Amino acid sequence: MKRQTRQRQAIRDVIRAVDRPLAPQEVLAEAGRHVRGLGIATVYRTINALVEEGEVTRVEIPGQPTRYEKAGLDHHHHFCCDGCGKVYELDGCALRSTVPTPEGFTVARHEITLYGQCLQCRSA
Amino acid sequence: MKRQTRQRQAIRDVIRAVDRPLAPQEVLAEAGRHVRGLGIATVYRTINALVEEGEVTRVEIPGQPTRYEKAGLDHHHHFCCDGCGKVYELDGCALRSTVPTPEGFTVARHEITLYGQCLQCRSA
DNA sequence: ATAGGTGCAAACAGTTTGCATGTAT
DNA sequence: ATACATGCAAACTGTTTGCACCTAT
Repeated sequence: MKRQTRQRQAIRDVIRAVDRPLAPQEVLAEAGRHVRGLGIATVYRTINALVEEGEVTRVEIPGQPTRYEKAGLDHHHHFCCDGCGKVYELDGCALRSTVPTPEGFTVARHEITLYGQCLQCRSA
Repeated sequence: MKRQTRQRQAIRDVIRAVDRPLAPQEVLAEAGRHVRGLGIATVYRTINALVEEGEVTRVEIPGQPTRYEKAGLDHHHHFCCDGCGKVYELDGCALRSTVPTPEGFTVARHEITLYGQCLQCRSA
């Protein structure tokens, strides 16, 4: 990641601008509107570089393609709508302080994903 | 799932016998020792059928192939070792009763995955 | 006998990689 | 000028599917 290019600008900007985690395809669709002929490989390469640099974080939703969001947000988790598949940010962390783990296991991090119906899908 | 076959027996048995969620490849490896020439497609088809029937549940670990375990276990979650990649069962649920979700969202279920080092990997 | 299951290979989606071309520096 | 980035296509993994053959019922 030593050079500044139009494609990297665009990809960075898209992730910075949106307030929900995006899948690579979504990034391609959006950034591709600013850079003609943008390739999916470049999106992956750039996203991975941004993750390395700590500017972007990976959001893994079980059973879904990996998504990415800007780093530095407060610790939080995600809500995945069973209806439309959209992933929303949730504020805070609902994990109890006491987490029962087997003897001698070390917990480094955790993921919590809630599933259900978002407002729109619920009304529909 | 109307017929009883050797391959289905074997696949079912493997999942019933093991006390951790297995990836399809692991099921193939194990069940394949009892049924010569067992194919991965059959494993997938059978597993999916068992999930339909409610005899097996899907365990989705972010960033890992889907795993499967016997259904009917008490509500619990999983621990994924960053070292060896093994997935362990955790007893109980460390989610707080109060889970903050956006207005009007309905939560149907949740997944919690802890990551870290298991005992062996920690000592190594 | 025959509906249903199996194995194989092809097809797919998501992701990574090799390579020739293009470009920021 | 040149090292680094891009785009394309090929390769790879996990999963599904089409189809001819096989088998539990």
